[in-house]
Amino acid sequence: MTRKTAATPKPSGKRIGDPAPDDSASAASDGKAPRTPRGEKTLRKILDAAVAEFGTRGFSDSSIVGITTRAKVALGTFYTYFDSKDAVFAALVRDMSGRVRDAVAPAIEGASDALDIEARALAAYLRFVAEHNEVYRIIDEAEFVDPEGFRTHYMTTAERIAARLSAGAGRGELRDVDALAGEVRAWAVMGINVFLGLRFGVWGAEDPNLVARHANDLLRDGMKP
Amino acid sequence: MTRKTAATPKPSGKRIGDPAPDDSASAASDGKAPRTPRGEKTLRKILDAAVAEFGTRGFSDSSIVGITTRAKVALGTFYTYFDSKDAVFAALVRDMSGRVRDAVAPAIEGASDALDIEARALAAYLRFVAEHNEVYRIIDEAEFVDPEGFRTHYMTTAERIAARLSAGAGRGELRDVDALAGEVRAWAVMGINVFLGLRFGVWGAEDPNLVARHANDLLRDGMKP
DNA sequence: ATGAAAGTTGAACCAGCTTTCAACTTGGTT
DNA sequence: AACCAAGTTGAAAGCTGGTTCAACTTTCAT
Repeated sequence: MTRKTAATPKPSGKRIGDPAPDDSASAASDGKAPRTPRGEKTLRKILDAAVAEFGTRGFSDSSIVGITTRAKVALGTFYTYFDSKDAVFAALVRDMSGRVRDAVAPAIEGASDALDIEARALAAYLRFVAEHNEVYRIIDEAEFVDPEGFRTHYMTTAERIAARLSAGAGRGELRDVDALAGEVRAWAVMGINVFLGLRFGVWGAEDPNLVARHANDLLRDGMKP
Repeated sequence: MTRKTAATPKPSGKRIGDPAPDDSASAASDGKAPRTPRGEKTLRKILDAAVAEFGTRGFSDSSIVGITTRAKVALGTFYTYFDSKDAVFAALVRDMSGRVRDAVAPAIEGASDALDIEARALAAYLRFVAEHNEVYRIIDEAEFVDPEGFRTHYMTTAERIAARLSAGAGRGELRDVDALAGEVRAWAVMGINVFLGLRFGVWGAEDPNLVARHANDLLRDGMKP
């Protein structure tokens, strides 16, 4: 949280090649984006090491030394790219959130209808969390370490689901409902996915397609006889 | 995790009134249960303070000093009843898990059928989390601080839901399904409840009964047109 | 070739924390 | 009124681990 004066962005004329290359793209803290290929490579090493460290040890048992040791760089190098332990974690949360999205997106292509989309999305999500345990833990722990990022992740995910469902309703494939019910639906679907991911992806392994089919039956017809 | 030798239970003859009154009932660590009304009162003060501390600051930002200050007892008193910071937290998780169960149980009495039971359970849960924000955070954070307790909480909760659903199926009020589908259903219902609790209980306030009704529509009829 | 910017290094500092402990107080029993 | 187990106290030990910094190395544009 302490920002030293030396880190001032230097608002004078542009220096290297590009006028404003880094900013939004880089995962580093403000004003700490790498400016050379070497720096970029180091940043990536630190990021990967951080995923491993936080993913296996959890936030509070993780240490900067642990991260830099894994990354095979010196302790101080960490602070070339990040302001604090919290800052890497926040960067990771943003990154992981994107990875989940990118893992699910391609899976829903070629689906026949709205319910098929949800079935494929869930199956893809289950496969993803089974493979990437760490991602799951990092996003979960964000609730306490980076509440902002946590909230953003679930809010945007819910909006994405809501958009899918309402598009399906527009095509007449789902019952149409009002705004609140739409949001309830989206959060319900998300809750189902996350908890089935915990139970059948992280804690135990069950055929993702089978689990997804059962969940989809519920989504399609409910539980009435 | 470090257990000092001085903490030996003193296996000599019983002292006060009862032969074995405490053990399972008390939230204190092994061999540290209070033996007098005075001690019981102090333990309760510490427990309440711990809920407040962990609930507002999260586990790692919480401190024993913070707890004992809130409880208005000296620092050392904490260790009269608990072995460590982790130990209080674990005790709290067990306690909270029970409180959630006890808040929901009475609400489902007098329900007309299986789906009505789920609607009432969800509404009660939403009211409870809206009221007891801290409880929610403590159980969630247990995933990292007390994985054992976390797992137990969700496993037993899922079993309780599964039992309700399968009883409903036995009465012919719900479609009957095989074991895996039954577990999927239970975890799906639990996921819905938890996420709607997060969205509409903790993050924003919406009429619990209305939210529960929308969720129940989904559970009853699915999303098909 | 050279100079300056970018990146790297790790010892040392230090704040904040948990946990211990020996002296002290309380209150019920005899 | 004296005893003693139970409970309370808070100073201080001891650690862990985040953060700083000044010296050093690498890179690269000119």
